[in-house]
Amino acid sequence: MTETRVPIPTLERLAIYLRVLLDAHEAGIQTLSSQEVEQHSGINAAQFRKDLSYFGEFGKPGVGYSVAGLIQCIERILRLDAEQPILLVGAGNIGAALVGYPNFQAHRLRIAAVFDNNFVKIGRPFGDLVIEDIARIREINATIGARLGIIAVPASAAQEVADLLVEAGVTGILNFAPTILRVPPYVHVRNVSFLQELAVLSYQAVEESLCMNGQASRGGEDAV
Amino acid sequence: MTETRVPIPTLERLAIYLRVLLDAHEAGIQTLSSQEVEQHSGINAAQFRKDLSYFGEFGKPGVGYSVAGLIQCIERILRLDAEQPILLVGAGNIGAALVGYPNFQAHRLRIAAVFDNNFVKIGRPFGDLVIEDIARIREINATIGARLGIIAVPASAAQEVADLLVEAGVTGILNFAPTILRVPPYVHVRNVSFLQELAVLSYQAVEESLCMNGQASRGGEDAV
DNA sequence: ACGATTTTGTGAATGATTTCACAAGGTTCG
DNA sequence: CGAACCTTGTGAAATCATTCACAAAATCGT
Ligand SMILES: NC(=O)c1ccc[n+]([C@@H]2O[C@H](COP(=O)([O-])OP(=O)(O)OC[C@H]3O[C@@H](n4cnc5c(N)ncnc54)[C@H](O)[C@@H]3O)[C@@H](O)[C@H]2O)c1
Ligand SMILES: NC(=O)c1ccc[n+]([C@@H]2O[C@H](COP(=O)([O-])OP(=O)(O)OC[C@H]3O[C@@H](n4cnc5c(N)ncnc54)[C@H](O)[C@@H]3O)[C@@H](O)[C@H]2O)c1
Repeated sequence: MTETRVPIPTLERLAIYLRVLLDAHEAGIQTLSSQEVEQHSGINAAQFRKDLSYFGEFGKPGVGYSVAGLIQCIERILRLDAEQPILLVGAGNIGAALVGYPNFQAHRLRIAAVFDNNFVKIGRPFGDLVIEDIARIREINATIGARLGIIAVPASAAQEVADLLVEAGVTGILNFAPTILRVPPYVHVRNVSFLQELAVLSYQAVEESLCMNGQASRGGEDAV
Repeated sequence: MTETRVPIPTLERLAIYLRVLLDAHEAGIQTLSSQEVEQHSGINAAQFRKDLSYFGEFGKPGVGYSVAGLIQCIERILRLDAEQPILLVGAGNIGAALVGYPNFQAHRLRIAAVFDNNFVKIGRPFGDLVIEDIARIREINATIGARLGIIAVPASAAQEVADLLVEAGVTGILNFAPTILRVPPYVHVRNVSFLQELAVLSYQAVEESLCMNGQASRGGEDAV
């Protein structure tokens, strides 16, 4: 295991392995080989081994991986070994689904506070929490110390909220709004876009070419 | 433009370009260069041009791309030029957020029916729709003819629902449940996993190595 | 009409990720 | 103990994706 930067696809798969391992643990399985992980995850066994090799050596030749041991190691890698508080901004539809989602807990992710700017909503209960005024986000996170934030506000407010999150000390943002956020280089953003996913599926589900070749730039209006 | 299979990253970016173009159209802009698209999307101008080159030639040298024209072309490519009906299974939290989401319409994606297996929910209104019995999905889709489906049920029911969707004629599935679905090779699946996204951010937001090297497979239990 | 300027479309070069393939380590059992 | 058998960890090869760089096409000003 040499000193390289970890590829993002590797990080994404780590979370998948963790789920497979937790399922196996639940089922009382104590050991898994990379081959068996492939069966359950659909991810190539060599890929699994190489992914882990970025972080160390976790298996025993001839045996495989200790399920409990590897769970702990991946949790440590992903910083899910201690509770990870999260700031949620936007107490709307998406926000409601998130605060009520029990699986976060299993990964030690906890929505620690919810913010909105709608005076009708501020102060109301929301899941186990009470909706806070977005204006107090910095002050409140001084206590919580969250490094992760979720943006679940309309696109028009997303950049403004991102700025506030960064100011409050957040360095990782999960963004549900359909916008490109501008953030300092040390802040990481991941976008969730159902529309994008559906658009890709829409193409794949038909898989046939129509808009091929030809006339270009004609389409109701003209360039120039 | 030679006859190659289109890379999935290209399809994903197509949806991003479409959003940028729709915003520009809204703002009354008639023409955009690849350079300007880069500004608005964060995606390299050459990448944009190459992505389009998989489907044909859409720009004019020295000018750029007709916003309206390119919108139409990308919509055709993604099969968003005619209304695309979608079957939603699971009238829970996620389902509720989805049926109430107005942006689908702008992309001609329409949730055409909602299904659940909970007798208390079946028959109730849900957004503009009425919740249908999952048992009737095949029958109902014989009328609708949807090729896209969304799975928003608990993980334990996801595979069963996927089988029903495929049987009903769906060939593209957006899966919110944290499970690997087994489907026939002609069916495409895209998984949405907030937990996975947050896990990646959790790592990136700290970016420091702890679980390095060493002892492997020790962790509360032993392999073997 | 034409040279200066802009911008496309695309091979070729670079870079990143995945897969292969195998030596080395560990286990099982006669 | 040792031979047969697994399974890991990892360089090297193959595949896939991005970026460069430039000829060709379109426009504009004079
Ligand atoms: N609902 C969906 O299915 C869905 C799907 C894809 C993407 N999205 C995106 O997710 C985001 C949230 O969607 P939603 O359906 O939950 O929206 P919503 O309208 O239900 O909720 C948005 C919330 O954000 C709050 N808000 C607005 N401006 C704010 C600000 N400056 N500071 C703090 N709070 C503010 C509003 O008061 C509201 O409570 C949107 O950007 C939407 O485009 C939603
Ligand atoms: N809520 C979140 O924030 C969130 C986040 C990430 C992932 N998810 C995943 O999305 C999925 C849905 O989450 P949710 O919060 O909406 O759950 P939910 O419990 O609110 O809703 C699930 C719905 O599915 C229905 N259902 C169960 N079995 C069914 C079957 N066999 N056929 C048809 N309907 C059936 C239930 O009656 C219920 O109405 C789950 O797999 C969950 O793990 C949710």
